[in-house]
Amino acid sequence: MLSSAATDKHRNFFQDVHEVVRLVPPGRVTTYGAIAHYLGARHGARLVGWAMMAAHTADAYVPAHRVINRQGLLTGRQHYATPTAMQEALEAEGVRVVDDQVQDFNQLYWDPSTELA
DNA sequence: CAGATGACCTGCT
DNA sequence: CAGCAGGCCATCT
Repeated sequence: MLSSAATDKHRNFFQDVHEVVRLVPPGRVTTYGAIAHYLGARHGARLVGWAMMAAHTADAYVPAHRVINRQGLLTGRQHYATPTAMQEALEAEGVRVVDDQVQDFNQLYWDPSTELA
């Protein structure tokens, strides 16, 4: 892993995504498209999703459980240690999740482009 | 060295 | 109103 340790030269897209996710306050949730839009890539939502998977390779901890899809569904729950780890992580922060669907998602939605601006 | 894979979203037909 | 295709980065084998 990290065969090419020369990644320290500049912040890559993945590292940038990880940083934004780390800025997400507890009890709040954001979406891939929101981060992608904040970074300036409209069609880069896919890159954000891949970045989240690569989050486990990041040196710092990345609360990927706060990042969900545009529908408010826990799309990445399947990649967690357990299929319910993501849901429990959100519930631990006070976020109600029913059938992988975040309740009041519209209210808990945290947009970096709007909050951080 | 090159090919393939991977947690998505938006716009057009 | 609904379905299809396009677009992008990094890491691993």
